[in-house]
Amino acid sequence: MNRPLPDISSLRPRGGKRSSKRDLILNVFMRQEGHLSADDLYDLVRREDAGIGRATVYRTLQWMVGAGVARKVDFGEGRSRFEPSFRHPRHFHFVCNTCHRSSEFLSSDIEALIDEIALAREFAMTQAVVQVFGECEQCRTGRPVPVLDHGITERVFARDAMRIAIETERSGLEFYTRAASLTRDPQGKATFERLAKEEKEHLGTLERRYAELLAEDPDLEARPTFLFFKGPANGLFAEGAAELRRGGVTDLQALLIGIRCERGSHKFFKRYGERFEDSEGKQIFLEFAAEERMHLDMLIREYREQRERLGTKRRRRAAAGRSVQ
Amino acid sequence: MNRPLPDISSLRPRGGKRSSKRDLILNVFMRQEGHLSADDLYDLVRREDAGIGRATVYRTLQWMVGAGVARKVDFGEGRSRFEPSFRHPRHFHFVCNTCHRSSEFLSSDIEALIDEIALAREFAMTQAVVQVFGECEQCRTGRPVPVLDHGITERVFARDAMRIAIETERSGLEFYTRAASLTRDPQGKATFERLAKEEKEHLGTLERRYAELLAEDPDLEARPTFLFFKGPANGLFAEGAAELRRGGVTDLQALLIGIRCERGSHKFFKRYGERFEDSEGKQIFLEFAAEERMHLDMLIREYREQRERLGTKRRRRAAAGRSVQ
DNA sequence: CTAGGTGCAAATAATTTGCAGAGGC
DNA sequence: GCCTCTGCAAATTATTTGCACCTAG
Repeated sequence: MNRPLPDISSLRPRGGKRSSKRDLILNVFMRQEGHLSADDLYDLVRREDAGIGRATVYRTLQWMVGAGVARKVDFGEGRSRFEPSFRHPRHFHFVCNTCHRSSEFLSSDIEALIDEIALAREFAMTQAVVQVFGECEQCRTGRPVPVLDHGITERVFARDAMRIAIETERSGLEFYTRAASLTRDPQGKATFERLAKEEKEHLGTLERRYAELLAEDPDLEARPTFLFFKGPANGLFAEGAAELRRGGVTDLQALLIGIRCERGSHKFFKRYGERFEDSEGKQIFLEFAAEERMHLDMLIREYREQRERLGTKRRRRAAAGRSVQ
Repeated sequence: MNRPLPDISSLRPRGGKRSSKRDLILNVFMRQEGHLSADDLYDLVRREDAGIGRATVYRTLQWMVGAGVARKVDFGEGRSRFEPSFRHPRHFHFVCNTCHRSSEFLSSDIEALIDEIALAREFAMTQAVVQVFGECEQCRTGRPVPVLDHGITERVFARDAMRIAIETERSGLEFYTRAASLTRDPQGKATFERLAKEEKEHLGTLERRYAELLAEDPDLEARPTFLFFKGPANGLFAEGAAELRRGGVTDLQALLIGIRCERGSHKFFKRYGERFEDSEGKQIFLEFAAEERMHLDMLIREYREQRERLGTKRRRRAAAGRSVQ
């Protein structure tokens, strides 16, 4: 797994000078996976160049945090830890009070709420930290908990991305199938049928890819969830499908529901797709976002045309009514 | 404002001895409003008893954290701060990188999500920390921002509690009025009408109290939100009312929707009511929870009776059908 | 009487700073 | 040549510990 590093030269803060020492420290730091303390980093750096002082490491770390390359995290151990900030721009931590190990998770829903609240308070957020303290499964029960450490986070992230994508496709498929069967307008019906067909195809591709991913790591399916997102289950298409199921929806309304759903899912996938470094998960998200974007555009076009047609009909009818009176 | 202190003797951890020094430190600590550093507390304590050593303050602080009386919070200043944990069991912070001041908020929605995720990960959470770093309105724009510091948090909390209660009552009123007009079964109709009447009365009381609260502090209405909760706007009755508005709902379904709504709002109000120390806000929440509980019971009773009646009817009809054949 | 609490001073641990010298621009 | 970085050692800061003594149960 040869991870591409970000362009270091572009990450230099104002007035910083090039320096081989700094570059070395930055380089060693970037190659690490976990949360390093200043001293951990010092030890690692000294292994490659014994002539570097502790103060330089501290100073470089400060500089990296200022430049936005590193993030300072505090697990209440009495010292700070640092992690590269480009990998997962906003992730959260479980911190075990007993074994002091930490485990990461992402929650799109929590992020969205924090954004909303910060906006309401007119606070210019640069970073959000969520730490859940307590006792981990392992410490509480004894032993056998499938790990979710830094080495495999990426794969688990891809798995979760894929699960979310699949669940969303399923909802979408159900939604468009039902919408097609309920729509009387022939052009609208054709649009929904086309979308249903696309969802079905994409669903097949995703399921194949999901199976491939599982084949790479037999324990993958059992590993704990990393990315939490309630969209597929509670919102997006599921909600739209429920609305259709209740019935009493016009063709135009069905289109609007579809637009709302596609917009929601496009937004979600784009957000995560853009935020992550190159990885299987990122790619899945980006592909997905593009597809949803296409659907969205199609629905909007269709909606405009339908409204236009209906408007014409209504105007004609109104004109006819006036002429009769 | 003479705040009642919690029962200190009940907060003693296993094996702890009574000691006048400890009691003094605990007492001084409990009287404070903000986030104290160990040294701040040391200074305050020495003002009342100059013969207390720094180490004792540190040790007592540790003991208090262990006993759950105090909570350690870290704003990344290189030292820990402590706050009484009984006041707001789980609150979150905005931390300004420029002026280093912090401002609190509560979000029932974020709490619920964290609970859910911790459950999914089988993590025994004891505490959750949410910190939003960035730049505050004051530092960014210049000056005039209505404060929300520790002195008035309580009043703002009461205001927000009241706003949420009022919004929920409004939704409830709308829901029950519509449900009554749609329900054909006379007993069911009477139940909904009775509930609508109660919501209306309670709404009046709440609005009067809200006006009284505003009269105490002319700036109160303009102060930033402290307690964020999307329930009243997005969920609870609003959703039920929308469901009714879409129509096609049977009497029995209307009762079920009502039960779901009351259960949701009862849960929310109980949760906050129980969590807070004595205050206007707590009282509002508890009253509200009790009222919702009553409504909930009434709806459940009504639901059981209706189902019974329908079942009887259906059985009778079925029996009639069989006898004809 | 004894386990645990307390003050003082010294120890520890993480991080910062002063200063003389080295190196990039 | 100037300005910034760097290493070293010393300083600073928050917090903990050793130890002799004290006090509640």
